[in-house]
This record gives sequence, structure tokens and C-alpha cells, in this order.
Amino acid sequence: MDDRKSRVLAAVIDQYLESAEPVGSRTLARRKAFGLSAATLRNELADLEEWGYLDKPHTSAGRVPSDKGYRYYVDRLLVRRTLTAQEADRIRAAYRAHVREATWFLHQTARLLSGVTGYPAVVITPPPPVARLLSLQLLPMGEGGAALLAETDTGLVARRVLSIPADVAPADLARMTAVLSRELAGMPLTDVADVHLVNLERALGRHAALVEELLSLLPGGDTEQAPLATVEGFDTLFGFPEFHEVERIRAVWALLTRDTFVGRLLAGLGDEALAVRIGEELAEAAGRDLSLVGATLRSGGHVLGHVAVIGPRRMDYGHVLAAVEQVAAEWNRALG
Amino acid sequence: MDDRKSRVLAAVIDQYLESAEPVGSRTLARRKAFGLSAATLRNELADLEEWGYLDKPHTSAGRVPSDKGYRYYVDRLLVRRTLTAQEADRIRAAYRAHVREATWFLHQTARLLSGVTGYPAVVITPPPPVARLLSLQLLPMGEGGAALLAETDTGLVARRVLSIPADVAPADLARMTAVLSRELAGMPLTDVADVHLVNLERALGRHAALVEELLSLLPGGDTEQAPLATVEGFDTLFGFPEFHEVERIRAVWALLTRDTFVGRLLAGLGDEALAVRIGEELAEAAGRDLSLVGATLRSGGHVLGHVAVIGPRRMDYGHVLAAVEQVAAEWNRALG
DNA sequence: CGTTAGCACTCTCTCTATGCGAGTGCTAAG
DNA sequence: CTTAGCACTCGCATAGAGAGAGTGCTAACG
Repeated sequence: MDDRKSRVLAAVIDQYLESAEPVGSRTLARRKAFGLSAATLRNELADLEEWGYLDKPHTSAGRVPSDKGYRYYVDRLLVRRTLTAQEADRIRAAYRAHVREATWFLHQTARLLSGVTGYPAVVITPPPPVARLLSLQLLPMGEGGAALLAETDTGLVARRVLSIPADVAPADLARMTAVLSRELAGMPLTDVADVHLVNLERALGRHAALVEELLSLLPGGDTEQAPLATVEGFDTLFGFPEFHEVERIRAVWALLTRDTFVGRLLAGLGDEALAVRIGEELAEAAGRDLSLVGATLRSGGHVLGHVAVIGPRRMDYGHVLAAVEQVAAEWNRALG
Repeated sequence: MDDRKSRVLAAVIDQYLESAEPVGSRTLARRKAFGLSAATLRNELADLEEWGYLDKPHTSAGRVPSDKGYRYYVDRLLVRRTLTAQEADRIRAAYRAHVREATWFLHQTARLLSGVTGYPAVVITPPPPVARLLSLQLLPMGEGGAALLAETDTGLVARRVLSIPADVAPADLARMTAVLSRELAGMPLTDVADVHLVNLERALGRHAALVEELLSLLPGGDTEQAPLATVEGFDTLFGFPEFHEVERIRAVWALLTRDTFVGRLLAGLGDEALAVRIGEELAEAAGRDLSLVGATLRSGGHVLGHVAVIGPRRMDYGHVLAAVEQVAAEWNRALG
């Protein structure tokens, strides 16, 4: 792949990112100043196609980048764009808040990314085994109520507000808190829901069953309905020609809301700081038209979660990469 | 409107609800056993059209119900269906949880309604002025953290977990809690964000500014990004032929996620226990193809919020009405 | 030997014409 | 009042023609 071919490939991709339509030799010769005729470009295009960097929708159409083409483009040809001052400010401002709830922050991060890039964004909370319980408090809360607050070693917090039977006194709650803190410290959050400690039963007597039930409502318990993964900015997809048929949109929606998909996808990023997945690399038939730019979010050494922009394969990779990078950097500065 | 015309109107609507296609005299005569010929039905249809109960997409098409037709159908012709045992069980089970956070319950309710009916569902939290602060606690939470818990007279709870400067000791938090409880009790939640009490400043000294900032993060404060209204089950719309063009879907999405729309819409239900809004009754050009079946949710005498199923105007009103009614009843039993 | 002009060919997309089917309104007879 | 018959109206699907854009190949050029 010599230098000229690279430039041709880049030109095709740039053009296609803009127009969403197959790029022909003629338009290419006219638009970009190659100093080459259409005929010469045709030869170059034929080579690039043969090598797998370009596809042809049908015999007499122009060329369209293939996964391999995009991959080469992202890895080697992309001119890394910097964000505008406004965009950078917006990202910085988002991480100045005092709030430090995991879900709130993750939502915030996804919304921010979607807003800045104009594509949908997804986030996922830590893979369950990671978050370990640090402290656990059961606090009286109004009449017949109690708040269950759990802090984890990722520095973030889970909570539930519950109603409890009338015969449980504040003193009982305090005793429960003491027992729970002692018994559960260091336990993965996932396991808390299934806890059935003998010690617990001895210490708490008749309230043991109640406490167990309450614990099952913490995140990770099967009654926790809040999805681990969330999607923001889905509506941006309506604007792209590749999703102008309902079936396409529907397929993407189904994919993004299928509870295992986003999770597995982002978990697949492992601990790559900045990752790009293009088309079939998503390992999902329905995701053939999609690409992803994701980052790993850490807090205190742990992988806390992943965030990613998911958009049409025909994505403005330069811009998105810059945005994701910046967001990850701010996150790490604020919570790392 | 004599009895026979009513039966014809009902037949047209029933048929249209099923097929989503204009109903002609011929099909009507064939399908439903009227003992009348197509020609006679044509006369009846012409009358119903003249009176405004039916529309014609174009001269030589069949008839389609108008808003007025649907309205008459819902008010007088509808045979009230009962839910299946499974559906009823599902609804009952959903309200057995111990959790009593407003947002959790509202999400749950919307998800439930969408799941049972097969249409999208929306909920909205109480109109701001209603929820008044009962108690407010600031609790130490791990290192450099604090939980701000606010309970309101609607029996539900708002909370934030925040980070605080290192020089704020647990004792400081306790003092703040005492001051805040005294000063803010009874205040509408909305106003808390804007609070600037002289008393507060005297009692808290150098921490006053911090507390004010923290308070602004409670719901109602403008930094609270969580939407008041939420939509569940949007994807059900993909299945309906009336939304087979992206533009339609997009318009509905825009409507449902426009932060003022669902709010105004549901607020418009006032305190009607069970309300139906059809097409133009939604008072929104883009909502012409939609209908809504909503209920008012109360807790302790207050209107706590509204929940509604929003779907195509061509909706299974009988089923949806039964489901919404049942959900509202269970809600009131659990939280009323 | 790389580059370019020319040419025949392919394929999609748009436009137009045509015919079919479903439905209507009207009229006249039962 | 009901019904059969009939002429008429639209929408929609199908087919054919033509334009436009693009391709591959060949042969000439510097």
C-alpha cells in the first residue's frame, strides 16, 4: 500500500462519511485535487477493492469502505482532530458536580458524550464481581421507612429506601447496622442479595428474615430492575440515511436494549483505555452497520465501567475519538 | 343515532382496530353478521360520515374512525374487558415490593403498564409544588462523602450522594442536619434549591455556602438532570403500521422526550381518576395519531403523579382501560 | 511503463402509462 | 326501507423506457 493509495483510500472514506453515498472515480477526481484523471483513479480503486479495503454495492456503483478499510483509516490515516473550546469546556464542566452516585454519573457521562458527538452513547456499570461492600447502613427514615445505604470500594454508592414493619424500632435498625457492617464488609455486592448468615440469625433474632429480604433489594439482587447498561441519545440515529427504514432502527433499538448485548460488548473492551470496534468486529450480525468508540473508566485502580459512543459505521471517527478520550480523561481526573 | 347505527359504528371501529385499514361496506357485510347488504351499510356509513363519526381518506376508500367516532366508542359502545388472571397477577405482584422510592416505583409502574398493554407508557412525578419536605438528613458516607436524604409528605424520598471537602467533620454534618431540619421543614421541594436563609448562615458559619450548593442538587434544583417524566416501552411502536415511516416514529419520539410535553399532558389530567384523550384532544399537532389512557396516582390525599399509556389512536381501548384501572387501584392500595 | 481518453456495458433510479381491485354514490326495482 | 346494479374514482402495483453514474477494458501517449 503505497502513499498514493493511502491518500485515495482516505479521500474515498472522507467523501463517504460526508455523503453516505458510494464514491465514484469521476466525483473523486473532481472534488479532491489529486492531479490524476478518473481513469487512473479507477485503477487505484480497483486495486483497493481487490485488497479488501473497499466494497462495491453493485457492478456499476461507486466504492464504499469495508470494515478493513475503516480499520486502516482509523489506525493510520485519521488526522486526529481536537475538540473545540466549547466542547472541551462542556466536558470539563460536567465533572465539577458534587454528586458521586454511580448511576447518576454514568448517565451523565453518556448524555454528555451523546450530546457532544451527535451519536448515541452507552455506559455500563462495573461488572458485578468488582464492587465490594465497604460499609452498610440502615437508617430510620420517616414513619415505617428505612434507608439502606451501601458504599463500595469503587467509591460509589448504592441505596434503597424501604418500608419496614411497625414493630422495628430505630434501636433495632442500629443493631442491624452494626451486625451487617461487621458481617458483610468486603463482600462483593452481587453476593449480598443471597446472603444467609448464621451469625446474622443469632444476632438479629426475629428480624433476620426481614434483613435478608431487604438486602436482596440492593443492586445485584434480582429484584433490582434498573438496567446495568443505559443508552442515551438514541434519537440521533433518526437523522442518518442508513437508518431510514423502520426495520433498521428497530434492529438497532433491539440490540441496544437487549440486556446482554451492551454489557457483553463493553465488557469485551476489557481494560483497553481507548477502543474502536468497526462493523463486524462487534461480533453481532445485527450490528453490521454500527461502529463503537469506547473507553474504560477507572476509579481507585479498579475498572469501574465502560462508556462508548455507538453510531453508524459511517461515523466521524476523528471527532468521536477526541470526545471519548477527553471524557475519559476528565472522568479519571475527577474519580480516578 | 339509533341502535343499528351504533352497532355499525362499533363494527367499523373493531374492524379498523384489527386491520389498520379503511373499512368498506363490502368487507363489513361479509365479516360481521348484520343481516344487511353492503348497499344498506353504505347508507349507514354515509350518515355516520356526515355526522362526523367516520372519515374517508379519499373518495373511493373505506371508512376510518374520526376522533369523534373513537370518543363515542369509548364513552358508550366499548364492552369493558376484564384482564386475564395472569395480567392481574402480574400487576398485583409488582406492588408487593418493600421499596418505596418515588422514581423506582414510577419507573416500575410505567414498565408494568407497557408490558401488559403492549403500548408505550409514561409517568410523571408530582407537579413540583406538591411535595413538601418532611425531614432532611446529611449523613457521613465513607471518606469525603455524605448522603443527603430528603423525605417528603408524599411519603416518598429524594436522595443524593455527594462529596464534601475534607475539613467538614461528621459533627459538622450533624449540626447541619439539625439546622436544616429546623429551617426547611414544610418547604416545597422545588424551593429548596433556591434557599438562602439568613438563619442558616448564622448557624453554619463558613459551611453555609457549601450547604446551599448541596441543596441545589436535590430534585427540583436545576442541576437535577433526571427527567421528571419517563417513557417505557417505546419500541412497541415499531410494530404498528401507522409508524412505518421513520419520520412518524421520530415525531413521536420528539414529542415524548420533549421535557414539557408529557408533563403538560399529564398535568392536564388534573385529578381525573381515569382519563382518555383521543387524537386532537391531546392538543398537539404532532400527536394527532396518538391516544392516551391515563390515571391519577395519589398518596396520602395528595396527587402524587400521573401514569398513562400512550399509543396509536387505533388502540385497544378496552384492554388498556382495564389495565390502567387495575394498576391505579393496586397503586392506591399499596401507597394510598 | 505509468497515465489518460474513449467506449461499450451494467445497474439503479425515476418517470410514465396501464390495468386491477376495492370502494363509493346514485338510481331504480322489489 | 332494502337491495341489486352500474358507472365512476382512487390508490397501488407492475412494466417499460430513459437518464445518469459508474465500471472495466483497450489502445494511444509522453
